[in-house]
Amino acid sequence: MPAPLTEERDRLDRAALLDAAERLFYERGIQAVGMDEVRAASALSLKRIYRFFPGKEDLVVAMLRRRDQRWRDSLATFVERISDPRERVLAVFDWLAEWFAEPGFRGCAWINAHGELGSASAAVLAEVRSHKQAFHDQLAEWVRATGVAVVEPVFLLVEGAVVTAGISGDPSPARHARTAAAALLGTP
Amino acid sequence: MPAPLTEERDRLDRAALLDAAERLFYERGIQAVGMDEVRAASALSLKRIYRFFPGKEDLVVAMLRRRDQRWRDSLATFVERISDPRERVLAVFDWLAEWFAEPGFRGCAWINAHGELGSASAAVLAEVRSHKQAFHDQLAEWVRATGVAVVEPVFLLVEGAVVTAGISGDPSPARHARTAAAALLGTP
DNA sequence: ATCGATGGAGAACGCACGTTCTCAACACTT
DNA sequence: AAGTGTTGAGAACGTGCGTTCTCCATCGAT
Repeated sequence: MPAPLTEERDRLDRAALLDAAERLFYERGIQAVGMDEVRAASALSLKRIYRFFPGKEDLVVAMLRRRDQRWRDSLATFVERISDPRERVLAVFDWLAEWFAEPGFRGCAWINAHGELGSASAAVLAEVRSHKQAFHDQLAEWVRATGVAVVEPVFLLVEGAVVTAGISGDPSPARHARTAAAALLGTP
Repeated sequence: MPAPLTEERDRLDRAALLDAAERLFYERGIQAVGMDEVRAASALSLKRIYRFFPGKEDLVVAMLRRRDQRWRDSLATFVERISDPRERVLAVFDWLAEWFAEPGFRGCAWINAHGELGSASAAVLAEVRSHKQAFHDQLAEWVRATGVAVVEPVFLLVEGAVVTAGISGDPSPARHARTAAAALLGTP
């Protein structure tokens, strides 16, 4: 019964493939990275890659979906250690500050994918919208718990900070957005 | 002395070329549009196009630069009709609301270009940063005139609104950002 | 009217991409 | 141990890109 062995290998290869794709696509853009480069970075054969995903678009969507899980889990884990609702919302911006300062930070993978493929690939567009909606809803819960009706402004501050830090390469938008969010939430 | 005639024709052709490039690149993305399509839309010969710009990258940069002029002029003309400093800043968001509602609105051309070419083309990256800096400085003047130190938050609200409206296709971020900006500026 | 240069149209080129195919090596069955 | 199906590695294929080249029409000068 060797089936479990190949299943385990599939799992690992699939993860290696998505790791390689995510890193390359985020670093250099999706269209700028060829499937052959993904093959080299993942140490898989092209045939095996196309067995996992029938086309590049499917790989991109799967990569975005898995990144969405990781990204939102990481954020939630970080902010939900803080129990005070107001401080919890402000912690979102602390998490952003850490993210912006990471080497290789290049802005939001979904916004970048949207700029690149939003008009060419309906599947990618749907994935981008799905991520933004999911993040919005997650954030909305945290903001609503403060009792102050500022969900939309706080969301827009986050998006503005991510975009601005991504383009300028400067992490200070996280600080500015945090200060503004604190003002909108009012003095405690 | 026929020189003025060819100079005038150059001016017109160059404008037609940049018009066509701007429309196509904004609608469908830069990498998704080939030079042959730009040729067809501009009704120029490929040879003539390459006489104006030695490569596609130069055309993209020139297109972004001209769009920057038009975009910021349009915004400035709109908001500078309003003399009250506070209302002038809020008018920025009214201008955004009109822009977002335009048919074919697809977010910020510079953010999209950054997502597509920011890591591949230093010239495009520089042009994107230059535009964002220029807009930031323009906005900073208007905000400073209110006497309230909220330049950065207002800037981030604008960026967040543009990105969110571009992805979702919904113009309401302009309203939400306006409300938040009014709150940050304080009650008059 | 003829010559020569200029410029237009688009065919042609080289390259790189996404995808598919070939074929040899291997593992598992009888 | 021989056969058979499956897999891996990468060559091959078709397409479409950015760019250059070829040819021919046009037009001003002599």
